[in-house]
Amino acid sequence: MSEKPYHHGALEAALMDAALDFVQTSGIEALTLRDLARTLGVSPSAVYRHFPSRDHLVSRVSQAARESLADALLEARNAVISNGRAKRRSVERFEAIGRAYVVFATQHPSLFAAAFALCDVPPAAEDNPSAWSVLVDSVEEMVVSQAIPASRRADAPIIAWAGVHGLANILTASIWPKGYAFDNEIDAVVTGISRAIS
Amino acid sequence: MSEKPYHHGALEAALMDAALDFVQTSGIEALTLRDLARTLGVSPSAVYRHFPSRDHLVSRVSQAARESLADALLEARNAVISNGRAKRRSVERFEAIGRAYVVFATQHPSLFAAAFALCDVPPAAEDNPSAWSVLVDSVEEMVVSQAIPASRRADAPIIAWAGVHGLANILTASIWPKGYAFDNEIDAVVTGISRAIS
DNA sequence: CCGAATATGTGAACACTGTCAACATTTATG
DNA sequence: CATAAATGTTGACAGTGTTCACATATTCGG
Repeated sequence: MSEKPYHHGALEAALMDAALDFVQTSGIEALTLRDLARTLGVSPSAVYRHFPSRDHLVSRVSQAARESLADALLEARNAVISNGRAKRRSVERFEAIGRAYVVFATQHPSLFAAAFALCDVPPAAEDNPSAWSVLVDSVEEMVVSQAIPASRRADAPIIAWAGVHGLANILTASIWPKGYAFDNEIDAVVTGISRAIS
Repeated sequence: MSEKPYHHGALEAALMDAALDFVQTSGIEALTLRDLARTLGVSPSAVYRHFPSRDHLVSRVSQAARESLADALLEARNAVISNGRAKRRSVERFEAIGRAYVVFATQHPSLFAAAFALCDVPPAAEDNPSAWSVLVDSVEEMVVSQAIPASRRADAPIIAWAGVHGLANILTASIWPKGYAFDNEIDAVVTGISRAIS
């Protein structure tokens, strides 16, 4: 019943939650330690009991964003219901992952930007499950189902990642060229990738 | 012979030059008005006689970076010497542009990041010649030379841009997945794009 | 169960930043 | 030439990350 306990109890988790909330609405570069502390009713220096610096906090947020992205990809992959053969299903899963990548970026632009914001502090060692591994696994599934030739096993992941990552950046960074309206860039790029790796 | 003339004379140009220099070595987010003024031997508020705010300065730097990129693309395009027919030459030019995009990013990572750093201040209206128009023109050249079907006229530019832009970001943002060494990602992606739009 | 070690939070400071208002000086203009 | 405009300076303000000394709560060995 005490109004203000001296100790918060779970400041670290609360900081991460609040930081993620803030980033989603205002972007990661607008994230401020003092703002964070203010919204949690805590003094600014309290943050330093849980994070050595703002950059470390940002790095953790970035890592959480990458995990959200990877989760979204896995979810999209598993949502594919295909009655066809393994060959067809592997392609449908692959394209679902690609679409989900871009959709995640457009639906959570600030989070996506935060996920790949370069930070001086290196991310934690164990950064799985990563979006990259989801992609690589999907490519491998296509290879074994003979949807794509085995000779593309090495190239396909980077080709696919470059395509969806580039489109995601273009769509979210507000650098779309003037005068070029486009109906469904996502379809164009995803099917383009499929052709590129076939 | 006076040591310190009260008026600098060409502060705006000097500011742009110094800012571009600084960005190339330290990145655009480390750019500081006070640092800039210090290196030019000028008071911080002098900057405000030429730029309404730091964001406007950053926006101008970003624009200059985009122009540098576009110049590099045009140069690479024009450096292609092809004795073959127009068809073959158009493809070679297109791939040269794609390679130059990624090479520019890897050789000037900070400049590339600055070029597409999102800024609140919208860029100036006349933003030509842009990398995008170079790409679109190249695609059109391939269409008229019948190197690619006309039906791909609409899709090809965004497919190509997404591919090279994505690879450029991946290579420069230090987000390359651990354990995946790769010989020539650029070749893989550029030739992949060519297949995708054929 | 108690006292000490440890974990966690506070308050006041420091250097730094972008920005602005008032003032100074140089240049341009009628 | 006088006056207006352009350009630079000084000093301030609020806000930031960070640190240090201190306060309080929790945990743990005896």
